[in-house]
Amino acid sequence: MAKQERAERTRQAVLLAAAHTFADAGFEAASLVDISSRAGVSKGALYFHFMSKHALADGVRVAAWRVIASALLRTRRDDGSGMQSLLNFAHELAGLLRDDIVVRAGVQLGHPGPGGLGAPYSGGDLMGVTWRGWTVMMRRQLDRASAAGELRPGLGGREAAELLTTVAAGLVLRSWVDPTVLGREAVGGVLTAVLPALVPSDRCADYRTEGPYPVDAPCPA
Amino acid sequence: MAKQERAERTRQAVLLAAAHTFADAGFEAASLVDISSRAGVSKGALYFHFMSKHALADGVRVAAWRVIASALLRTRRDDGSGMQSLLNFAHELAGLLRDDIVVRAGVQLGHPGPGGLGAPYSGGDLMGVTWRGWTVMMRRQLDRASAAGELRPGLGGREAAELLTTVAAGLVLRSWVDPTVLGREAVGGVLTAVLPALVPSDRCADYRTEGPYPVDAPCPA
Amino acid sequence: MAKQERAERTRQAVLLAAAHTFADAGFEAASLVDISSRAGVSKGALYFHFMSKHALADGVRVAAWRVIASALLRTRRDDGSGMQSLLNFAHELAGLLRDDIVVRAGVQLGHPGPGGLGAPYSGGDLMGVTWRGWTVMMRRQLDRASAAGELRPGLGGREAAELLTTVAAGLVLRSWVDPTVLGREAVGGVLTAVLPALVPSDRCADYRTEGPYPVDAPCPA
Amino acid sequence: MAKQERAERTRQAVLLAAAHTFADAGFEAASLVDISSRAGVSKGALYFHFMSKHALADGVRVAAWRVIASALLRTRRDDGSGMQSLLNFAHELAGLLRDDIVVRAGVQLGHPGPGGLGAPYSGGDLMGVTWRGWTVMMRRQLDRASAAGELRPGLGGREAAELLTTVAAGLVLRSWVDPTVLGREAVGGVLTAVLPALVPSDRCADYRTEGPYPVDAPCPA
DNA sequence: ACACGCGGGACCGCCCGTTATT
DNA sequence: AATAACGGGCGGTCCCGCGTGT
Repeated sequence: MAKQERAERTRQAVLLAAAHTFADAGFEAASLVDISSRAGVSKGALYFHFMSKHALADGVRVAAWRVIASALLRTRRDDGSGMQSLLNFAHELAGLLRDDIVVRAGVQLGHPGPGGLGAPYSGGDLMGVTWRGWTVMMRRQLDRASAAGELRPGLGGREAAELLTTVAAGLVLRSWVDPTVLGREAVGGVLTAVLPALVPSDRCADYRTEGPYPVDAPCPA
Repeated sequence: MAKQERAERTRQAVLLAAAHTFADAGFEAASLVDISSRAGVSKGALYFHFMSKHALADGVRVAAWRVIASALLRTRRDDGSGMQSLLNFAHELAGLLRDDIVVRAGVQLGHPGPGGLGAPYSGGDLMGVTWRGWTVMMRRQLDRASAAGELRPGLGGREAAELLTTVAAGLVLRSWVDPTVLGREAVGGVLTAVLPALVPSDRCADYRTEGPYPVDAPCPA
Repeated sequence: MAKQERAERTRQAVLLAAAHTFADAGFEAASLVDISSRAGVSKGALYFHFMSKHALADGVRVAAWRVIASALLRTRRDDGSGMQSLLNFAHELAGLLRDDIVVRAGVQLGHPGPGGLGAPYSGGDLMGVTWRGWTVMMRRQLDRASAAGELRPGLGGREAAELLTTVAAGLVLRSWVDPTVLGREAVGGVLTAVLPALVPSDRCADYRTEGPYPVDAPCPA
Repeated sequence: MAKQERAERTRQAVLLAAAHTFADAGFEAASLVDISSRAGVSKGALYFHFMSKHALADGVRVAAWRVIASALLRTRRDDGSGMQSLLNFAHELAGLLRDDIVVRAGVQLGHPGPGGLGAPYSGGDLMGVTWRGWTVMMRRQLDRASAAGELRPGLGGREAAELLTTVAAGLVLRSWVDPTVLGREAVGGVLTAVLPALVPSDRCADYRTEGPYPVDAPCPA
């Protein structure tokens, strides 16, 4: 039992170190010796927990999705305005992407081409780290807002979800160059700017876009 | 002279092959033997034209920037509405990103972390392939629109430029997973959706967001 | 007691799995995880029974030798013609090499260079799995035949033993490429061909070279 | 040109070092750094000439076959007795296997299972380093001897070829443990012992089995 | 000037044989 | 006897540049 505790601790350390390295250097450029040395374990330990580099990246993605999903569940339990919940969720996501290295790395690994891997290595629900998954998540909230008549006339739930996903993806991509774009004020600014595209222009003042958190959430890792 | 012509042809072939490989595999995963064999030249020839892999990537970025800059100049010569010019330019950029492999690779290489390199290798004006550069480009047009009173009240040129840059970046990032988001209709849809955030709600109908081109520009490569 | 029974069963399973893997892949290429997984035990269990990979190979060799020795004893109890007993023993050995994976692996491991280890790991009587040992075994029978005047004039026991050992080794080596050379008919053919070199040419008909067994012995593994 | 000379020299050095290492340790246990360091070149040079360890082994096999084939051609030009040519060829082969490390390694690599690879990596005529190939080679000479009525009555060319191949294989396998069995006297002894199985017993004295070479051929490598 | 053959090192990911701890 | 962790070293191959033609 005590052994299994240690094993779990080692696994988490490896996952965290991998997230750091992947986020810094991308999947290809990251080396396993960097990860293992940063985690303070041997390469053999790494191989014990993750049989390959791809499996390790997948582990990071799964961990990221777990964090995102819990935030999503919290938002879903919110019984207020659908649109306001969405704005709050956006801030929460931004905070996660800013402060939680696992989430940042997981999202970065979630797409192919530049530094990511694309398909998950082992079958797992990784919806939360793909843009398609983000669209679905957004859509669910937007449909609630649409049913409540919150959406701007002429804007469907689908179009709104696409727009918000695009904005979110844009912030993520820009954050790789300039991390400040995920700051609370910057995110609030973008939300404020895009809000008139989502709700009727005379209702903009009803929503708070500057984020619900008086202070930034500390990094859990 | 004849020699120099051949050299230039070789250089272009290398550049094109490099763009293909970088776009497909990312900077790190791309190998010089892939590039040189795809270009039909030896590795020695490659090294003659570009002193290192980084210099080669930089060459791709410079070439991409040249293409983007020429499109930008064309837009600037447009003497109509600033906002409409911007919408047209957005479509033109999307077409380039969709069809011109050099532009696609250049943009992909333009940011660090996932598949890119970040800083340019040789000091060169690569503004066009950084998000900061995109913001500046957008800003210039938006200031003209703002002076003409086209912008939605309460929206400054800076905020609008940030929003549009974010949307553009979002489309780029999403296109790495799903290239169709850069299609003319998809881009038009996003522009239509975001337009009410940029101009007064009663003026939306004055602008054409579906793109000015009846046919897509052919890929020059 | 029950524990020791289980331990012995595990040991045998490991030995059998090791023989399979060594015979398939050779000593170097065989991996302990293959062996342990094929035996259905953990790597730790493997190290409980055998201190190292070499010790495991040695265990296979000892087991092989035990099987060969029992066949040899059976032959020695034979009170008929020494030469005929030798021919019968040859067939018995061929059957073992063909059907008993432990014997096959043990012989394969018994020489250095290609896939074997050479010297035994722990000092043990492994005579039966070295060619020198085979020569001694053959010699013992041949001396009996020589004393009975069975041998061809001009052929000493030593030369005959060398020749038979060489033929046996040749069959073993060829069997690694083509297992059919150890079939009963093939072995019989070789024995028939070589017999005139061993006994006077007018006595060849007195011996049976096609093997005494109407049916092949089943593989114990 | 000068460069290509150097390249060929490097290639030969690599091949020779590979033969040494493969012969000493077997294919699996041999490491590329051993080979490259023994050849006095870098791993990069090794990779330039042979793209993989298998290709390197194949190179050794091809080189070995070239040496064997030239010896075979020399034998074939011999217009004397077919059986005597065969005996001479046997001695020549033994000398090659004893003194030419490339031949020794090539034969060792020529069969699967213990230390070899089995199938050739690149398509090439490697007949000479497989037992099947040896049988064919023997057969050709034996048919000539058979046509001349040299063979013992009741012995077909096929059976004789099988027997000789088996004896040859046996000497090879035994030589991995005890190299002296390929010495001229030892080979002569075995040939003397097996000769009555090949030719009529009253003709044995017509053949010379002790080998045609007064002195051993020096190692060409 | 332009191009290439050839060779040099330096990793990397994988995985292996082995050992503590329980 | 099983889990967990350790280093080491494997084969692969990559990026780079010297020397040599053309």
